[in-house]
Amino acid sequence: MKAKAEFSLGAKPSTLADGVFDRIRTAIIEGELEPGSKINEPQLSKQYGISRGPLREAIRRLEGCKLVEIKPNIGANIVSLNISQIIEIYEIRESLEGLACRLAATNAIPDDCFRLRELLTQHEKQIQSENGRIYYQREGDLDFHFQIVQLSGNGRLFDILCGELYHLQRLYRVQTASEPSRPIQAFKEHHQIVDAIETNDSELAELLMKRHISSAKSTLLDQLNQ
Amino acid sequence: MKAKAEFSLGAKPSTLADGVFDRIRTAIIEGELEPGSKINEPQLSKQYGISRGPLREAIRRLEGCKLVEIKPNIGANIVSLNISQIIEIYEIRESLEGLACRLAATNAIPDDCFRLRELLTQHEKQIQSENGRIYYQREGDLDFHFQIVQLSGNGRLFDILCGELYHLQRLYRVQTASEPSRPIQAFKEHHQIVDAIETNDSELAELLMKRHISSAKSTLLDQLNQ
DNA sequence: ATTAATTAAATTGTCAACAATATAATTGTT
DNA sequence: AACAATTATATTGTTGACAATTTAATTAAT
Repeated sequence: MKAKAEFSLGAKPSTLADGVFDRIRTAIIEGELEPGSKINEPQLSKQYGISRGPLREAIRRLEGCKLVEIKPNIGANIVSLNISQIIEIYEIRESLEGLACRLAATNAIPDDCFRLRELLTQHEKQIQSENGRIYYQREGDLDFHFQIVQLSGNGRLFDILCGELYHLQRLYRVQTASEPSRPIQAFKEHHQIVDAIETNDSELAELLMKRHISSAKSTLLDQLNQ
Repeated sequence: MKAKAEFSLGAKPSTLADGVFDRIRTAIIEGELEPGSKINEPQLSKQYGISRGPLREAIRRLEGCKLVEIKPNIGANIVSLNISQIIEIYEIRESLEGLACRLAATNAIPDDCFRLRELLTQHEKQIQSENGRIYYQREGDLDFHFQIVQLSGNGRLFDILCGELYHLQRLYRVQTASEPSRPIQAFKEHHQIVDAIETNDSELAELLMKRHISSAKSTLLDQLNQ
């Protein structure tokens, strides 16, 4: 269980638009709102117990985040990605996470590396114990990448990767119900990457991360072509 | 027959929210709305001749694009970047445009290269004739990068670079009234890059583009430190 | 029965009024 | 004069009503 401090102790409820933005956003990311499906304003406003004003503001904000597409006088649809768009994202991730990993290798202090090792130990247990439920391993994979990007120290890089691209890829996975198929191999690669970070070998770290993501992309392509 | 009509220049955004979104967005990008300044809803709604409803939707969409920041019950402010955030963007650009350039080198057909050469010829004239007005050269620089990214064929890469990062950097330039200072050198580097693309040398193209952007970053840092 | 035209219903777009909150101005006290 | 408290003003947040448009349901015509 991860501690997400969304509502701090002061507990000031922000605006209705902000609240419903969060709810719809997670609903999209979790797959609760199906990709491609239409957003019905009267229905949603009733469901969330608010009027259409703040709801529409939330939808507009989602449009800005490219999570929904609005056609004038027609309505908003949850964004839906095809396979070539997923490949595009993999290409970008390969490049950007290579950068993130290089920066992480230069920035990381021993304590950071310790936490990374801890995370990997957790993953190892998951792989061994619940062998069937690979899904969580995949979540773990994202957690790992998440941490690396955080260590990069580049805030905008974090926004692009963790705030956008990861979610979109996750969306596609929900969309197609595809499951990742190489947890053990991925786990080994994660370890290699942490090794490189630990020795501050930024070039190697970048190379390994790029190769790691490239492999994931190839695996996806193989699954589709077969 | 109606397919062309929607995309050609007329293209009236049919909702008020969409129209005012475009207007505010360009106002921000052009520096007409000063970074850090506050958005006054009554004033803007009067200025654009619309009610606050669609105006607020436009502002929310801008929030999603990260061009404004909204604080509950306080209001929206035009985003303002500090120098370290600009550096972050340069880091990302170096990585992503390296990728774009590599893809462009693999995709480009002779006609594409011809257009790139044409663009460079235009720039050369600008540099020679209006030597004082370097600003346009800088715009030209963005034009060049713009075309490269388009040649990459990666739509999302285009969105991130040309739809977000370029604008933000331009915003900072407006913000500080700083002018680029190495048009001739940049021009030479552009030529080298086109050479590499023309011969489909993707590795070299990537390397040169990364170095090109890294140089621009260094120049900016030098300007600031001295 | 299929298709086109027409009508009805539902949905989106816009507005103006009101409530909640924050900012400015005023007053009062030391 | 400086500061705090109070009042007044302005701005933001929210709502419900109405207009414009699209989608559906119904009718008419071949």
